[in-house]
Amino acid sequence: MALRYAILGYLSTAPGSGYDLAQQLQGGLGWFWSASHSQIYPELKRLEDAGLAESEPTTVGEKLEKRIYSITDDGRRVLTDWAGGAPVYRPNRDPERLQFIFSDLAPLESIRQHLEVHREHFTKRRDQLLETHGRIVRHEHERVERRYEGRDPLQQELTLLLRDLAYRGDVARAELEIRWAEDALEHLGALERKASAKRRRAA
Amino acid sequence: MALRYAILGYLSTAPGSGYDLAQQLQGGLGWFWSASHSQIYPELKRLEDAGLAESEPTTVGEKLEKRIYSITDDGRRVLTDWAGGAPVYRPNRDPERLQFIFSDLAPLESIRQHLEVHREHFTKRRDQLLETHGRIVRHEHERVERRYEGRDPLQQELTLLLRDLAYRGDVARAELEIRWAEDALEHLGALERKASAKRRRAA
DNA sequence: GTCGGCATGTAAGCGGTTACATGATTGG
DNA sequence: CCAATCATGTAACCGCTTACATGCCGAC
Repeated sequence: MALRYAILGYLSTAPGSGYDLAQQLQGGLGWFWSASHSQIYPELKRLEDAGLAESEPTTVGEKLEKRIYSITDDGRRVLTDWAGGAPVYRPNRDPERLQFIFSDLAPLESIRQHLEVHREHFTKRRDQLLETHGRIVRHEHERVERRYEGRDPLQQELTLLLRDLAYRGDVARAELEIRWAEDALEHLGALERKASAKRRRAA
Repeated sequence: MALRYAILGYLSTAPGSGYDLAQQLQGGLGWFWSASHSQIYPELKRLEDAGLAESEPTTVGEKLEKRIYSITDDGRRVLTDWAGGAPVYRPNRDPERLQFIFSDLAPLESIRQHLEVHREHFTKRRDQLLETHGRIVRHEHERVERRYEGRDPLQQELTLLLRDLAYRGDVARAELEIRWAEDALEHLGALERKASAKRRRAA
C-alpha cells in the first residue's frame, strides 16, 4: 500500500508523469520508498480509476505522448489521512545480519570482506544523503521549494523541519553502520592476531 | 532466497521441526529474518527435494506426527558458500519515513503521536534485544550454546563474537531511533511554541 | 544516422501475508 | 472436559522483480 502513498505524496507537491515518478523513486524519494516503472504505470491507472488522481495527455515534440498526473481533492484527503495515522511496523528482515551471524562457518577473510563492503555501502549512502540534505537546507532543492508554494510560513517551516529530520536521521543511521563495521573489523582483527599467535605456538 | 538460508542456518546448529522453525522465526531469529509457518513448511519440502535437508518422522504421544529436519553435507556447503559471499543490498523501503515526510499535511498533534509510537516501538525492541544479548554473553542461550559443540575454541569465540556484534549493532540501531524520535519531538515542541506565540500576538 | 535518454506499457514468476483447514496433546 | 498449545498443511491474493516490447526525441 505504501507505493500508492509515495505516488500521492509526490503528486501533492506538483503534478508529474509516470516517467518523472520512476526517476524520483530510484533517486531522491527512493531513499524512503523505491519502485520501478513497471509498478508505477499500472498504479497510476488504479489511482485515476479510484478518483485519487487525474491525468491530462500532452505531447513532447510531435508525437511522443506524455501523461501528466495531478492529485485530486479526494487524493489529497486520502494522503492526509494516511500521513496522520499511526505508523505500522513490519517484521524485521535483514539479510545482511542473517548472513553475518551464520558466517562463523565461513573463513575469516570473507567476514572481513563482508564488513568492508558494508562500510563502503553506507559511506556512499551517507555521502549521497548529505548532498541532498545540503541542497534542501540551502533552499536549492527544486521540488521541496515547490512544496512551500501557497503555504503559510509556519507550514513551510514544518515542511522543512520534517525533511531536515528525516535526512539527518538517515545520515545518522548510515554513520552508525559505518562505525559498527569499523568496530567489528577491529574485533575481528584481534581474533585473527590471537589465532596466528596460537598457530605460531603450535609450530 | 533468504528464507532458505535462515532455515539452513537454524538447522546448522541443530535439527528441528517446522514448528520449531516457525517459533524461532517469530522470536529469536526473527530479529534478523521473520517468516510464518505457511512459508516454512513448503520451503522445508523444497530443501529436502534439493537434498539440502533430510527429515525423519517421529511422533509426539500416540499419534501426533512431527517431522524432524536435519541439514545435509550439501546443505551445509550451500549455506557456507552463501555466508561467505558478499552482502547484497536491496533498495530502501521505509514506510515510516515516507509517512513522516508527508505528514506536513497532517496536524502537529498526529506527528507528535507518530514520534511517540516510534520511540515506544524501538524502546521495546531494544529491551528485548538486550535481554537476548545478555543471555548469549552469559552463556545462558541454549541454542547458541549448542552451536559451540564440536568446534575448536577459536571458532567458538568467533561464533560468540558475531552474535555479540550483531545484537549490539541492533541495540545501537534501536537506541538511535529512540534518540532521533526524542530530538524530533523537541524540535516539534519548539515549532508548536512558536505557533502559539504567533496566535497570541494575532489575538 | 545512430545513440542515449524520454516515455509507456505488459507478462511471468517469486516471495510473503492472510485466511482456511484439520487434528492431537497437555495441563488445569 | 475444555482451552491453550503443538503440529502440519493448502489456497488466494498482493506487491515487487525481471524481462519483454515498442516507439519518439534531441544531440552529436
